[in-house]
Amino acid sequence: MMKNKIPTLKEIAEKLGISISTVSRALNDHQDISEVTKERVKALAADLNYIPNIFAKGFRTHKTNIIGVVVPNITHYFTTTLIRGILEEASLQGYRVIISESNNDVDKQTEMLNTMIQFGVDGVLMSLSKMTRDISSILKIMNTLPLILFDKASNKIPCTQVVINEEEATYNAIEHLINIGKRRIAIIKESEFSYNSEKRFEGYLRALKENNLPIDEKIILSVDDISMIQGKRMTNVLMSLKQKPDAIFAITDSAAIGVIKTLKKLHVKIPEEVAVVGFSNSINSTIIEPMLTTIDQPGQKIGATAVKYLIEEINHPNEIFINKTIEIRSNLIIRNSTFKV
Amino acid sequence: MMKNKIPTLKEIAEKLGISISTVSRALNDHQDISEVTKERVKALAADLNYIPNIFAKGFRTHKTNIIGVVVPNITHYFTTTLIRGILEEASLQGYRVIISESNNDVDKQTEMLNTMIQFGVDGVLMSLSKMTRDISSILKIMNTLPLILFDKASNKIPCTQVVINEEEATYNAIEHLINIGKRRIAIIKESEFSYNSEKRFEGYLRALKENNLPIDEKIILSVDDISMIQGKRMTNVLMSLKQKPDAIFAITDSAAIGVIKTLKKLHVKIPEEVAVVGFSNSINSTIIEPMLTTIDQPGQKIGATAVKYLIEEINHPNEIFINKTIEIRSNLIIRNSTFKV
DNA sequence: CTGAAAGCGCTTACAG
DNA sequence: CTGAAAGCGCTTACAG
Repeated sequence: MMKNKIPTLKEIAEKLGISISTVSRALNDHQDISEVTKERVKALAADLNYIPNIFAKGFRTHKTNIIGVVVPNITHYFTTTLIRGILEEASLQGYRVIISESNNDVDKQTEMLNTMIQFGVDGVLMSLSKMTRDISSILKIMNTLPLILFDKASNKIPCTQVVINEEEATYNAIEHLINIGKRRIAIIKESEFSYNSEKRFEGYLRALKENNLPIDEKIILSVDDISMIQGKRMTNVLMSLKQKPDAIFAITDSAAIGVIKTLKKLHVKIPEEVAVVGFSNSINSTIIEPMLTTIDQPGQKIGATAVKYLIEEINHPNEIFINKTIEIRSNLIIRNSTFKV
Repeated sequence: MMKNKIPTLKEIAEKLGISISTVSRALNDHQDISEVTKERVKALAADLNYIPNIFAKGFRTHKTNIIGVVVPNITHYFTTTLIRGILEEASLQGYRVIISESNNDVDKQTEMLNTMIQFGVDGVLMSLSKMTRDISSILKIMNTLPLILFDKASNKIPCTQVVINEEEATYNAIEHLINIGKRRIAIIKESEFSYNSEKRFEGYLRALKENNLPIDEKIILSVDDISMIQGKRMTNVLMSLKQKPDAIFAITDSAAIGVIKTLKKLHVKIPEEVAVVGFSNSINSTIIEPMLTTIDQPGQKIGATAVKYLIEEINHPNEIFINKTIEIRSNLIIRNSTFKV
C-alpha cells in the first residue's frame, strides 16, 4: 500500500521562503516570532496536514510524552477502571500510554519495566505483581525513571503510592457486620505476600479487637489464589467447623461469590444465618443473588490521581520528592447479602 | 531525583578504541564484523547496561515497533481478552502497544487515530465504535498507515478484518433452541448500526427460515444500548404479549442476564417455559442462576491473529494486500438456561 | 574487516 | 524579529 508522506519543517520553510528555525518557533508559539509570521506558518502547516515527528522531537528533547503502565492482570474489571482513569487523565495532559501485563510473574514484571525504559517512556505507573519480594530491579529502575505505584503497592519501595484506604474500608465493613449482630466473623484472605490482603487483614483484626471480639485462627483462612473456586472450598471448610461462623468476609468479590454459591448449595440462609461481604464492587456482585455487600473502589480516580503525581515528577526531574502515600476513599455498598431491606 | 545516564554507542566505541559504526554493526550482528569484535562489544555493552535509544533508532529507520490499538470500551471483559492476545503476540514479536479508548464516540475515535499517527505507531488495530458511519477519516488514515479491524468490523472499510463467525455462531445457537423444542424465539438486538448485531441478526433469520419457522416482527426487539437494564425492559415487553415467546436470544450476555433476572421475578420457569441464550461467555454468565447458555468467543486468539496480520503488513509496506476477512471459530456453550442436565 | 561521514527532523544557544 | 549551525543517537552507503 502506498503511504502518504507527512511534510517536515523543511518543506514548510522552503514553501514560505523562511528558515526552519523560524518555522519551528512559529509552530511552538515562541515569543520572538511576529504574529504575521506565526499565522502564515500555521496556516500552511494546517494546509499540508503537518504533524510534528514525535520521534525527532523526543529524540531531541529527551521527552516522549509516553507513560508506561504495568498491571498484573488486565482482565480484572477493577483493573480496567484503573486503566480508564489513566488513559483519560494522560490524554488530557497530552500523554500516551503503553500498557503491559506482568501476569503476576515477577520476572516478567522486571522484563516489562526494562522494555518500558527502552521505549523511552517518561515515567512508569505500576501495580505490583503478587510475590514481588526482590525489589532490587525496581529500585534500579527508579534511578533511571520516575515511578509511581498504584493499587497494589508496597511500603518497602520508596516512591509515591496511590491506594485506597484498605485498612479503614475493611474496618468499616467488619463493623457493619458487628452492627447487624454478627459475632463470629470469618475472613478469607491471601496466603502469599500481598499488600492489599495484609492491609485488609489489619482492618479486620482492628475491628474485632476494638469491639472486644475474640480472634480465632480457625476462621482465618488463607488461600494462594483468591478465586471463586477457593471461595467455594473455604466455605465448605468453614461450614464443617463445630463452631460455624455467622459471617464471612472475603477479600475479593470473586471469592465472596464462591462463598454465596456454596452457602446456597448448603441451604444456609443469607444473611440470617451467615452474612457475606466482598471487596471491589465488581459487576458480578450485582448479578449474584442475593446481591453482594462489598466495597466500592473508585478505580478511575485512583488511575487519574496516579497520572497526576507521575507527571508532576516527570516535569521536575531534579527535585527530590517526598514519597507520599495517597489514600483514596472507598465506600461500603450494603446489599442483601448482609442486610435485607 | 537524579537519574542514571544510559550509555551510548559513542561511549562504548571510545572505551574500546573503535568506531561508532563498528559498535553499531557488532550489536546488530552484522556479517562484516569479526566474532572477536562482536564479543568484545557485546560484553562491554552488557556491562554498561547499554540500552539502544529506540527514539534515535526509530527516528533513523522510520520504525518505532509500536502498535496502536483503539477499542470502544476497555472495561468489557471480552475486550480485555482481546487486548491480552494483542499484548502477548506483540511482545513476542518485539512490539509495544499503545492503547486508547474511543468510548463509542466517533469523533474521539478519529482523534485517537490521529494521535496514534503523531506518536509514530507502525500500524493500527481498531475495533469500531458504534455509529461509525462516516468512514472518510479512517480511509485517510489508511493512506498513511497499515490498519486492521478486529471484532467490531465493517465491510465498507477496505482492509483486513479479524472477526468471529458471528452469523454461523448465532445460527447454531438458534438451531440448538429449535432442537430442544422451541418454536417461538425472540431476539433482542441493537437498533443502531452495529456490525456484530447485524451479523447475528442474519444468523437468527437464516436459522428460522431454514427450519420453516415464521418470522414475527413482534418478537424482534431493538434497543439503543444493549445492556442488562434493556434486557429487563424488553423481557417485560415480551412477556406481556398475547403470544409469548418460548425462548429469548439476546445478542449480549449482559442483556441475557437482564432477561433471566426478569423472568425469575415473573416466576417464569427457565428453560422449561422460556429458554435464554446470550453471547460472549462473560464471567457473569456463570454467576447468574440458572447459568447462561452462550457463545464463547476466543478473544485472545482474535487479538493475536490481528497482530500477526498487522505486522505482516508493516513488514511489507509497498505490497498491495488483498483484504481478507478472517473468521475465528466460536463455540456454543450449553448451560442450564436452555438445557438441564 | 573497519572507519569517516552524511543524514533522519527537530530544537535552541548564539549571532545579528 | 530571523537565520545559520550544532547536535540529540543511531544506521548505512561509500571508501578503503
